[in-house]
Amino acid sequence: MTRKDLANLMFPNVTETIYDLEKKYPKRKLDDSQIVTRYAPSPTGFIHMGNLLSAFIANKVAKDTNGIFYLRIEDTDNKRKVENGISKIIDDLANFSIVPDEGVMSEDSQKGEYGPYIQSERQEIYNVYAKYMIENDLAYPCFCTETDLENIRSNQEAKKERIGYYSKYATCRNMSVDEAYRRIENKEKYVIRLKSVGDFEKRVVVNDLVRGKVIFPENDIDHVLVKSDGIPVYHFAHVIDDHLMRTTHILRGEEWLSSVPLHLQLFLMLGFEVPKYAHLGLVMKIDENGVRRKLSKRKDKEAAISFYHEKGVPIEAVKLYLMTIANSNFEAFLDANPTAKIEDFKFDFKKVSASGTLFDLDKLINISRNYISRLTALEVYNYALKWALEFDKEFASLLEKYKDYSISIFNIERNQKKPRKDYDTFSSIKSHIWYMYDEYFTDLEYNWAKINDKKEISEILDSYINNYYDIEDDKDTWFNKIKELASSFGYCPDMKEYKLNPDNYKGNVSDIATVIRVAVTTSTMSPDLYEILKLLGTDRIKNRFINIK
RNA sequence: GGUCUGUUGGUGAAGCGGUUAACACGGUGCCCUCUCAAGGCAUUAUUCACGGGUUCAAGUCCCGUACAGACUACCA
Repeated sequence: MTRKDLANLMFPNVTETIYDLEKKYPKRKLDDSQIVTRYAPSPTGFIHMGNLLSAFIANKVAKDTNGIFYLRIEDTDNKRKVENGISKIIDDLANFSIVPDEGVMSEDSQKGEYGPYIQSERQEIYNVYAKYMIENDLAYPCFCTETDLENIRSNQEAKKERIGYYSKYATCRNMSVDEAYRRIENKEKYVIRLKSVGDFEKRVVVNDLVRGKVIFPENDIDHVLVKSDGIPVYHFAHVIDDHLMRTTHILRGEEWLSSVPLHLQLFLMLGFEVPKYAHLGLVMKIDENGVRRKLSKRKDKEAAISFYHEKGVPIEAVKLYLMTIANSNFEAFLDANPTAKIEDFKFDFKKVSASGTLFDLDKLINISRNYISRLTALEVYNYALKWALEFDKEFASLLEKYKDYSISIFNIERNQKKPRKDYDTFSSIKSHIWYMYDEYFTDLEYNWAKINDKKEISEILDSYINNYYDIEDDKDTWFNKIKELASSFGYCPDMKEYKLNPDNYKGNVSDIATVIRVAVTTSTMSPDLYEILKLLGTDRIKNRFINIK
């Protein structure tokens, strides 16, 4: 029996060779500066912040260099599969305007010459390499059972030796071809393991784009390459896929860093060119106990991107935030070029933080607030309506019913060099402007301030609406009238004068203005009163005044 | 246990052998002001996890320690 016989027994249907595959998936006709990279999630149907960040960066890098960004689905583990998982991922990405150039485009369509891009459809390809490795003594079948493996492990623990299936502990490594052949013929279960050529005493250097040189012992573990069900493990699939898809840069989470020595060995054994690696820091958070840990999609609501959707954080703001955590110099760039877009900024691997980023919701919200403040009133209206249609139907119907009026509300103090920044998210808008709609102006609780005597309030309001208020007044006239009103009730019309001689007056203009403000909004805080009154109109003002008696 | 990685303020961070240790968010105070928001002005790390060493000079280089994280699966 030869290795070739063994290989044929294991893979009777494989007729292609690795050389055929090389020809079938030729090197891409791109120059060295063009980056080919990918996002390769499992179809769990759920993208969380950390994943989104790496997809975002990968896409950015490809776009920056006029390269290719593709989507590959890694479904070699059935436990991770979820109904419609693929479309959910694609939709989420599309929401952030990340559309792959190539790869999986929808639940049942793929695009590109380097596919298939779903691992479960690449079984024949993996078989070709597995067969090649068996034939060339680069891998071997291993018949160890779970208990065999446990024994090895406990044995190693007892002797305080390194854990793993390697050298003298790799019991199937030196099994004769004849025995292996016989046992496979006997239908014994087996996995295929790498016949590692590494030496733990020797070092390999990994050149990581974000961390620089990282030195590891060589890998000497005979890792499982193909599971007993014939499906490859991640490591094997990664090397084959990324080579055949001619990926130039592998961007992935830090959790993969320590398996690079294995991957390097695989690339070498298979005669593949080694791609460049960039291991991104994990997105972390401080939990309730003050412990810094990986942002978890199960425990942390802010990990789910749907959280931002529900909250009404503009997608553009999330992108800006992602860019600032991807490259910390992005903020400075934006400061220097206020009108610049993310597309104008060039991503730099060297500027990626190697330590895990602590996810900062406050900062994201702040970015969102600033972003919303820069929109036009119409844009705010459209976004707010879109959000409300999904999450607050009642509010949505008011927005639709009073479209122009609503836009005018959003316009208050917006067209000025430094626009008002009331709204941090679209979901927060209603709490700022509810009182502008009569439909909501019921069951009121007035928050009177300094002047809280019913009789005085009533007199002030009567006098104002009967003797002073005119909707046609310009702002100066309007305010002068408030001052006159204040004087007539013994309140100082001028703030400076009041501060000099507070004892000469019952109070000042602001106290009077506050009465009017509370009467129409119930609150002591509001945007520009002049604008509010003007938008409400005389009749509504009157009604609200009467309401108070 | 082993192998890696990381550690600069409340937070994100700049810094790459000589700087007053940037900048942004947040906090605090004051000013402006009809309120709020915004804005303006201040202020918020005598010190870069700790201990040694190299150097005329160290967050910055080296070594130890501590802490945190990742990996150590027939999961990715």
